[in-house]
Amino acid sequence: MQATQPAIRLEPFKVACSSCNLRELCLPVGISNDQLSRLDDIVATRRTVGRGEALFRAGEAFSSLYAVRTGFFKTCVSSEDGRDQVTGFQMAGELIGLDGIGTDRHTCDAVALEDSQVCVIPYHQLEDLSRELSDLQRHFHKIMSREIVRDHGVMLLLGSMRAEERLAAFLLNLTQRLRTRGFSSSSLILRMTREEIGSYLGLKLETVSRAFSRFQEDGVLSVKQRQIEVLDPDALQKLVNGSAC
Amino acid sequence: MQATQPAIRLEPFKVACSSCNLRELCLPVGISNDQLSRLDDIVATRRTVGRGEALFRAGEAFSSLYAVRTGFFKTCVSSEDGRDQVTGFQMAGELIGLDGIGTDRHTCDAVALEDSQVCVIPYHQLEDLSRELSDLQRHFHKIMSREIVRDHGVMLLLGSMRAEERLAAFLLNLTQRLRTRGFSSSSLILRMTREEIGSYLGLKLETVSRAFSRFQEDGVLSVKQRQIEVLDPDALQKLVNGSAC
DNA sequence: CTCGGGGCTTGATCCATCTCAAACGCCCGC
DNA sequence: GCGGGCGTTTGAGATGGATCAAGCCCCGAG
Repeated sequence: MQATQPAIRLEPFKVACSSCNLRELCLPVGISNDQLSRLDDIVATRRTVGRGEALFRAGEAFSSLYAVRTGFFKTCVSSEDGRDQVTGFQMAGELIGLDGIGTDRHTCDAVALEDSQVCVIPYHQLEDLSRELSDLQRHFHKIMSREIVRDHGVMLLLGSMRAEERLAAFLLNLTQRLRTRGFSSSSLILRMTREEIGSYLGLKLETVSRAFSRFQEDGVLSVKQRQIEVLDPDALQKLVNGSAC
Repeated sequence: MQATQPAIRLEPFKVACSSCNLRELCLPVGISNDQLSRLDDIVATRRTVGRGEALFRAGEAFSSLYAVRTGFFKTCVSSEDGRDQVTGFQMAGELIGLDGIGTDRHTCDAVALEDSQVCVIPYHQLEDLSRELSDLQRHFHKIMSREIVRDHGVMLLLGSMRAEERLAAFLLNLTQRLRTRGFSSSSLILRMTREEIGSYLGLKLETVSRAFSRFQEDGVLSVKQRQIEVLDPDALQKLVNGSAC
């Protein structure tokens, strides 16, 4: 069970939330400039995680949260018998590691899908600081709450949607998050394999592949391996809204 | 879309976390006695919710969390097109309403499955107090984190288990929570319909019913409508662990 | 440039679960 | 005590997605 954990690369250069171009997405949202410098003090290091490497693994002691600075991650849980389930994909500005707070151990693996960099946020310092800065406290609670709401959305998807509806919902969610980050919402490059998408959506990779092919036949998408063009976003939206029933 | 909301019954009698027999399960876990009295001050009211009534509905303004004192609830989300998904069942000592923090509106319905009573915890007061009491802060964060972890477990179930495995996992989870509350872990009365179980597990009610029948044939359960006896908990555990594959 | 392998696509078949349908039983109100 | 209705059980048949299998594509290593 010994995970092959590559040497951890820490970068103790000064990084600053106050100058980060993700500050409107990340933990600092809604926090005034003078408070921001207090947050800067505790977010002192970055860590680089190469493609395929784990940021952390289930069972490891929990000490920090991580904010994705660049790159792309997946998180996945596995049961004793080896079933595993991708629980989410995280991109720039999103927070990873909230699962560890409850038991002081991580309960899932976080793996980089491309070379990535995260800001390390020592959790106990964040706790201390958020007792002083009510804006920070409030925003942190909102982040956790939204994670719960997001998870409920995934449950709805897994519990009641059909394969193509799931894929449509997944693609709309991705493009929407990319748009928030200033990227095109019609052209995207998938960072994950068909198998990882399938695991997230509760489908087998062949089913995911067939759904992509179907969308392409129907003129909804153009699919070239991992390069996706969304030609008809409304069609995706209609699928999700179930108007195809 | 006007939900038929019965008159809200508030009971401004003094209730006290410090004397509540759920205090080892609920929000006060790990909080010293003098701190507990501060919590008592903000948890000033209870609310009674009759069977079938909603504690809150998606879209309503969020102002308080609720701790179940007696009774049993379900929470469910629904998509625009009327699909809906039970996201959880809550029993005594469990907290409802965390979903509302993120957007200041509830995102799901919480409905009592039997006549129930909850403690009302005004959220902003809880925020204020948890800036003063680090034990309270810490425990509140743990509760939210555990909710996230629980949701991940449900995703694993929905994404990768078969019908009988899902039902086995569900029953084990229920009996385990009942045991924590001092009830028998082998004899239980389901508070929810087959359809609600099915919605939670991503199955149709007929499939749930068949799985119950199968468990009965196999001598794993005795099923008389909603009265369940667990005859062979190990068999359930083996199913969940996938040894039947 | 060539080779090798992981990732992807596509086809054929199978099977778990859904769907549709009928009947039963328990509870509650009259 | 009786009737009605919701919740449940059970059966038969339909089907969406899984499984098994083959071949292709693309990219990186040598």
